[in-house]
Amino acid sequence: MTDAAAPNNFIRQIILNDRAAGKNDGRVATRFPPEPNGYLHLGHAKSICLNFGLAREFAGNCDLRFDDTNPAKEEQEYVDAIKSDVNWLGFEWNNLRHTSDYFEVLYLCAEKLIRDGKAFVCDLSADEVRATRGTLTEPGQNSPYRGRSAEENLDLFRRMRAGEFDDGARTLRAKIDMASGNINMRDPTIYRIRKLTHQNTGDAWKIYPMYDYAHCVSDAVEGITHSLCTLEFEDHRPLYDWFLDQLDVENHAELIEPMRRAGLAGTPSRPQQIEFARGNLDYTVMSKRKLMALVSENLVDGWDDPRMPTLAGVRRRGFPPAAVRAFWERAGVTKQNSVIEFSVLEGSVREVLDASAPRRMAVLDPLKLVITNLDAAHDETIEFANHPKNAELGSRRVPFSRELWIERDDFAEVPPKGFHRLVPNGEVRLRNAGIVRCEEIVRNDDGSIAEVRCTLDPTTRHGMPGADRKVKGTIHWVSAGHAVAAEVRLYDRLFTVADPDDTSDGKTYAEHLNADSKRVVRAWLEPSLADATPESNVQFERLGYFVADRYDHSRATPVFNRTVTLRDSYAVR
RNA sequence: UGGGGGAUCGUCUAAUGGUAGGACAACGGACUCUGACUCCGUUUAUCUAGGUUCGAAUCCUAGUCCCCCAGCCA
Repeated sequence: MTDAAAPNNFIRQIILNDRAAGKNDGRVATRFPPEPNGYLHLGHAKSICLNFGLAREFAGNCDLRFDDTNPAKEEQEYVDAIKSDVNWLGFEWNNLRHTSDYFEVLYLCAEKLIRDGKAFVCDLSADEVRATRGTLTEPGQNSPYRGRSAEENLDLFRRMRAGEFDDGARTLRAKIDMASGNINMRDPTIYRIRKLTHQNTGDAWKIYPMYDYAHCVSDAVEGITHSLCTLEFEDHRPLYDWFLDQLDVENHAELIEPMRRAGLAGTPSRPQQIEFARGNLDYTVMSKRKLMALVSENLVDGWDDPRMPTLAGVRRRGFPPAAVRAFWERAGVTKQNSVIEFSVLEGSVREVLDASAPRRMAVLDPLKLVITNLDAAHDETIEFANHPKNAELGSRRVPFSRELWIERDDFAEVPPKGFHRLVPNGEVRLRNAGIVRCEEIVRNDDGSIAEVRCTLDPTTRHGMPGADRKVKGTIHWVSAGHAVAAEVRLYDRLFTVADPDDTSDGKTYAEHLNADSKRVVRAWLEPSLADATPESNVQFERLGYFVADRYDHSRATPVFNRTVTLRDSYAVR
């Protein structure tokens, strides 16, 4: 990867300080820990870039770990999609792990907590636990089961594991402080009974650990040094540290014995949790629930709809992975809640594509232009550079003939002020082909324009001395007789308002959907475009960046998606 | 009226007691066989009020506003 040097941020600074202090012997180990319960989106990409980027900068390792402690929500489909998306973004994990790989270790740790009098089996129902938890301003009450002996707790917990009790009948809880101002410390649940088939462990387990318990232990046994997560976990940090303090896995090799047997053992660490702000974008939604709803209610064409902020979506839209990485680098990493303008992302996309995308010509809204002083049989090819600045991208030949397609809005019978294109009796340059003058307008019966008839100034042909003559505008074209028909999908923002989550106007996010976010047109392409490989990016000159659709494009049925328009300083359009 | 965080151009971010800088956006202009790219220029910010200091975005005091937390979700 050729991304610029990593910019500074407070997490990087913490790592720099840790290394200077000799913490973890200077080692840096991070992890990206998604729950496989949905598709990855641009928000996840921030975390991916951060975790993998930091590991790379400090010659450390970054693992991909599926945080799969809740079999009710997790599926193999998501596991596969996540792996594919991380790779697409340009990163390779050190170890691929699942929290469920550590279930035996987690169980051993729980027995240790019980023996140490730090955890107890509670028979309260979920409702009763809620009722005794207290409120934000009032302390909770101790569970009546809090005083059970270690022996009784151990017996009950083993029977929980054995499947003797029904879902919800009992839980294992940490014994901390029901009066804590931090609600996470009020005897939180560590294990619950869930008799479900798990995507990775099948039916081996009847009990499953909770996030707060599993995550810190997983980090520690995996040897993670810096555990990065988002802001809402800030007040979980005391609990994260509490579990690690009680367990001290670094000095209790017996706890990770199951990993050794499974060939997964490394050197445990004492990880540090650091929280950063999520990255939000305007004109979109990023919550898993809402993305799920867009898909299930058929408001979009699936998880990989090019309008979706999912990585599968932006990939299909044609956003290069390097642009996504550059975007998050521009956005920075802080603890401030923020909403980044979509234009910043588009800026990154244009920057990458301007440098790399070959140029082509395509007409999306065709108007026939006939060159009357060219023979009907005229048939030649003109050489075009594929890129205005990068000769390494080579050139191609484009057929040119008497009848062309031009863009309907490149001709105006009554031109608005500042119009630089073709007008009656006016001149315009056909890209690389010479200057034409409009002599005549041919109309349909209803008065609409059927075609414009022009003469080509032969002294201005490409390669001729007169080719340097100045005219106000240059327009693109394709030869009507050679053009390839294509389906072109024009995408725009999915929502009409910057903050679709804002319901203060009484409308839900679904009511802010942009009805015009997808337009499909039949376009004419220069012939070389039929040979584009799926997912290749091109610039349709003067129109924007487009990508050959990952799934639907073929030589026989070309399909292109508009990734982003070109910047356009001609306001009157 | 509990606990935990955060406030810098329109947006995102930098400045670690010493010139408030950058990116995106916007607006001018130059260039141009893409109204693109590139280049030049312009506009716009330290939440408020006090205090410490030669000097404060940064330190202190008091406020204000915003976000998160009461799952057997993560």
